Amino acid sequence: MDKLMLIDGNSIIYRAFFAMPPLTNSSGLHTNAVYGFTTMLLRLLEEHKPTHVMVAFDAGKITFRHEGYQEYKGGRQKTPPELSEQFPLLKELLTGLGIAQFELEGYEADDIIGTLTRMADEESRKVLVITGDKDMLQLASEQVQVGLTRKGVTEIELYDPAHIQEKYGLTPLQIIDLKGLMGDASDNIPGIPGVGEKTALKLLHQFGSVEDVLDNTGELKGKMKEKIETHAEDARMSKKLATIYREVPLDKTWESIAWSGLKEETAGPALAKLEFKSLLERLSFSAGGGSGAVPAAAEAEINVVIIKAEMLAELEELMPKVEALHVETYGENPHRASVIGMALTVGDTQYYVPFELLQEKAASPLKDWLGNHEAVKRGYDLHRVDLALHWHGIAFQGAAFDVQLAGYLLDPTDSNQTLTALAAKYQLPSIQPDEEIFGKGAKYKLPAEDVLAAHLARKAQVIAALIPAQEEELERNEMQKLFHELEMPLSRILADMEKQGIKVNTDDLKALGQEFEQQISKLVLEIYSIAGTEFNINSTKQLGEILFDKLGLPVIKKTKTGYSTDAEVLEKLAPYHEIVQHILQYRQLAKLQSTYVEGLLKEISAQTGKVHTYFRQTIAATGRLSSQFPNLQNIPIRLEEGRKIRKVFVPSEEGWSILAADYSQIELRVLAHISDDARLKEAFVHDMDIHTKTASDVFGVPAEAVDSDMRRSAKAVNFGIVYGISDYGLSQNLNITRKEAAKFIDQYFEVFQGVRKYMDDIVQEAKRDGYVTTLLERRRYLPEINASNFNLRSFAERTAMNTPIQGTAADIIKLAMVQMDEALRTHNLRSRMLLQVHDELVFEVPEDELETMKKLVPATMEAALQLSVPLKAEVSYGSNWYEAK
DNA sequence: TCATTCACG
DNA sequence: ACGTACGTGAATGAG
Repeated sequence: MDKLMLIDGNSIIYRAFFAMPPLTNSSGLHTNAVYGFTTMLLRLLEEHKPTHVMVAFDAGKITFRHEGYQEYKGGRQKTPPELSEQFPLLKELLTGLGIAQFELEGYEADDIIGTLTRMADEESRKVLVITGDKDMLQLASEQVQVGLTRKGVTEIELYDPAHIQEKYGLTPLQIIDLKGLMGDASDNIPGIPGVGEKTALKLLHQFGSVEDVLDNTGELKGKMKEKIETHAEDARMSKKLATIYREVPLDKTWESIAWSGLKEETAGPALAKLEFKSLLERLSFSAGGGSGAVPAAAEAEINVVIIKAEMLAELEELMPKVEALHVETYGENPHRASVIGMALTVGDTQYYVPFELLQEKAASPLKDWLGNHEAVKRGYDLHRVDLALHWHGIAFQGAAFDVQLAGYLLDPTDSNQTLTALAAKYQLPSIQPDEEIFGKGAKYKLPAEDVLAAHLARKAQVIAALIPAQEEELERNEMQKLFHELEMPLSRILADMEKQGIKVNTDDLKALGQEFEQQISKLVLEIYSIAGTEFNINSTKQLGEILFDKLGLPVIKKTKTGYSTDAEVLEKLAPYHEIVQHILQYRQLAKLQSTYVEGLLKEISAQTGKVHTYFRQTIAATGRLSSQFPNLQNIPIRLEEGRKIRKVFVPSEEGWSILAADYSQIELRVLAHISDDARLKEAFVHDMDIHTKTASDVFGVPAEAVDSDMRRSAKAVNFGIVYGISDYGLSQNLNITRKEAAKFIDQYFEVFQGVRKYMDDIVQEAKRDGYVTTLLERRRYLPEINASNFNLRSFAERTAMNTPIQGTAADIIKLAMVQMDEALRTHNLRSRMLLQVHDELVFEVPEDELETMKKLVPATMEAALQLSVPLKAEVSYGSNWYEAK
């Protein structure tokens, strides 16, 4: 059956432009948007194999929509010239790819697509519409699916009427009403002021359509009613503007958009002209064009040798030639993961070794190779591989290139760093998603051995092919040092720390749990008795009913599902009713009990009596680590009750100590360095109390005159500065008005002018380049920095301010870890690095090394990277983590 | 699976 | 006019 694909050209190229890093060809022409468009297009062609394809473009500045409303699309930022110049390139390329393009003076791409989908509906043809514009959901029907881009253009979410119903509770046509009510800033469609998506949805669920809302304003009250009545005309007009016109006079036939696959002789030269080498390679086209048609996509042929016991001896000679390996594991927690098997790629041949075979004694050539740190390994998520193999008694050393880690550095916000995604990103032969091979969750099941072998072999093959492409991109981004000299070495260090683990005193932890248990049950009884009924205190829904319906306490804040009952709200309610204080206490203890007592107990290894966390190196967008199974980066410290938990973390050997060292004010020191702000630098050069100093400068009083309240405010401002300040955020934090907060910020910037300049410059830089970097060239793309949506843009701006600071601090402690690992070796020390908590390192140290370590650790941390202000690290130690304070 | 809450830096 | 402070992970309830 025919499958039609209709693409909203303007919408997609715009998205691609902002989602892709700048890219120019040798003649300086920008090509990033065309590249993004093309990769997406090729993927769609491969996935959906359409028989007809068409790309629609807007034509003419004035459309029929302007006739009734002059301001339509007014106030919109002019298309950047870097993008405008790419339209002709895209059109030429589409011609080369054999794809039809429509545009018609006075109409937008939406209208052309709307018309074609109407025709398709009438003729019962299946259509897929591709766009970045949510309004197009109004076209969805039994025949018509709408694919909306997500996260730039890398993901597409398919919508049919059922999915729209599920997500918004609306029919496709009600999408028009939605926009009529809420408007659309990017098209300058007004809607009703003060009505956003939430309110609009509520109104539509209640009434059904814009007209029904306007006819029934009597059922509304207050400000809402007033606003809707005043702006009734705006709503009617907005709805009209948002309605896609589906009667464009098109004299085209379906034949004119038929697509018969890529032809090398036209597609090759078109791609070559734009210098899209990776695409050419992936399609195995030559730049000059060649013979015959090539299918749009193909799963590569694979040549796998399944290794049997009798072949093991022959492998010894093969091992040095291995270009890439893939070890498949199963299980979220790598310390408890099983190992399925291993694939090796050597030239055009792949080898598959079932794990049972690898465990045999006869497999020692293989195991020796795996454990030999001089034999380089290139693979995917080698950190996990190392851990999984370790717990099965197999040593893994010599990781030289990890494509997952490289993928993370090249785009740390891309949460999908699977090989399937990486292969697609680099236009390599596609890898079937693991889910399709193994099934997911409880349905996980190993496929037949030949299927498994082929899947793993394909992975190994793709890893080998990814490496040169990633290496090149790393070089282009000046991230080679970051990757090879920091992140790769760190990956091994983390694995060592995790294998080592940290000892937990189980008895003490259980005893602590009993104490908590007693207090909790007492509180529960009191709460029931005050409430006059038993209910589940953990249920926010039931708690809300008790507090607000039964006891009639004032509603401070709502969530989208009901009443908010978070700590902030409860603090405000405390004066009204004695139950609230009890609930706060209950919450605190219940958290400690479930997460830290019970949660930790579950994670203690029966084998070692320790907890072995898993530090993830490819998650945080800023370059920080994260910690799982258990998370040891959020063990309580702020409140004494919780802090007691730290007493159960003890040295693993008799007579040893826990030693902890943390950076003092590392983020503000980093800010002083990168902003080059004279006053901030001065504060650190003289090692002053930074919050007091800030208060004294901002309030213009001598340091002695700074009282605790002034210092507290200054501290909040300093936090705000690091997070990318906003008056709203600061006002929330300090419980003051937005105006007062704005005044604070103003005063701060008056004094710290270098900081102000940094904040302005970094946002400009992000807008220009589409990304920000840390001191070590770690990079984070901010596709939304030029968004027309205020919230998205503001968020991106704050991120632009925060990421270089938080990210550079992460760079520094990572450097310190690599240097510390080296120092422990060169000094022949038995002390072990156990944990990293963002600005803190935790060690276990034998008695006779305490004096050495007390100096060595802070000295190494302070010397990790030379800044224009000194770094400071403070060290402490004791018989457990609590005492090391 | 999503939303809410809360622990950390 | 808009309505959030930056970055994480775990436990719980509800659908």
